[in-house]
Amino acid sequence: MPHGSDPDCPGCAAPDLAFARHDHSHCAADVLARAEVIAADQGLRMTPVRRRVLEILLEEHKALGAYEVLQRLAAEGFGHQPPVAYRALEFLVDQGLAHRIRRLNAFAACMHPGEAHAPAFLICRACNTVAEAPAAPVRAALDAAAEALGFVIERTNIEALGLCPTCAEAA
Amino acid sequence: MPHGSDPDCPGCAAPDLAFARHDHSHCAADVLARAEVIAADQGLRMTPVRRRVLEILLEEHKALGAYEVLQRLAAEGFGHQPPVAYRALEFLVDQGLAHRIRRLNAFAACMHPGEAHAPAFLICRACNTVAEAPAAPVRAALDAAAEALGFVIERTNIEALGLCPTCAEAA
DNA sequence: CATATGTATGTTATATCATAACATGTCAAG
DNA sequence: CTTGACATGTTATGATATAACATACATATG
Repeated sequence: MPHGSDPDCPGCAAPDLAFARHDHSHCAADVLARAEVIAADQGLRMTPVRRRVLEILLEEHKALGAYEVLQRLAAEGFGHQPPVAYRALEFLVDQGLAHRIRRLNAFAACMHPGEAHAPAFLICRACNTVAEAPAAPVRAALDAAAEALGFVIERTNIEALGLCPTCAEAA
Repeated sequence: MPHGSDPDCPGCAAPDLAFARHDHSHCAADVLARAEVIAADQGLRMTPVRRRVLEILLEEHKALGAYEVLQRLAAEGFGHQPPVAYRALEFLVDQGLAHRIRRLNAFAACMHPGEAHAPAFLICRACNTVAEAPAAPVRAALDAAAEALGFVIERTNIEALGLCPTCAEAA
């Protein structure tokens, strides 16, 4: 099932255009290729479950809950229990190949793995699409605010809820 | 139980000093007073459960899970079921009197209710203290990034995980 | 005062998300 | 070909959250 499959969602008609800013079919292959490299560099293994989970996230091109991922895995002969999905997802997140979207209790493939980045997620409340926005200035501002308090930032979650261009237009 | 009660937490020794940047006992009363006004302005009621939940969050001066809040409520004769806590918390969040910290599945009292603000939360992974950092520049940067994509932001969650000054020093 | 209306509280039950603990399997290095 | 680290899988349970419904309470209006 490709992304953009929700008929009720105006944004799904063309989720890659203005909003996601990239050609999905190209970058999916690209991300998978980089994933192999990144894993190898770390002396870690890009195993079948892990690769498949990343593929699933890339195919859907939206945030998926751990149990949605698990369902797909189970249907394909992998394990049926939650830890199977959670472990693969945790691996991907640790390697910077996927992101956890806490607002949705969900996960999405990273669209720029390997590049140092502190992404901000723009979550459309109408069609649930998630875009990864370049957030270097956001992160810089956050670092400045933290430094003023003497706080040392290790990881960030920057998430915004609102309307994507297509859904905003429809409303 | 006042805040700063975790003996294992160096940050708890003086959580109000450099990190939280405010005198807690003063601001707690202040926040409660403002809460009454804000609720009245909206034609809504600051009922016993709601007030008590806000007080609890202020007393602890840290992020509390819904079930922790519920436990205290139950012990004081309020309802014993999750919706009791969730509803009061939702009310407070909607009124800008509390914030939801998604990274922790928890809630914390807002330290600057009524003021327009898009706070960033600095969460110490060692002592679990949460500080509300002024994040106007962060929010501005985020708005700019969203605007470039045509995305309309309605709400934000900006959370950073790291070490507070006291815990960083201890490490 | 009666009562209609919206708001609030409480309950039961269930849904959803996540992890601990342990057994088995796989792979690459020595 | 064994050892040690990593990976997958299981069972079981824990933690977080909401749906649906019944009751009460406030206040405004006839």
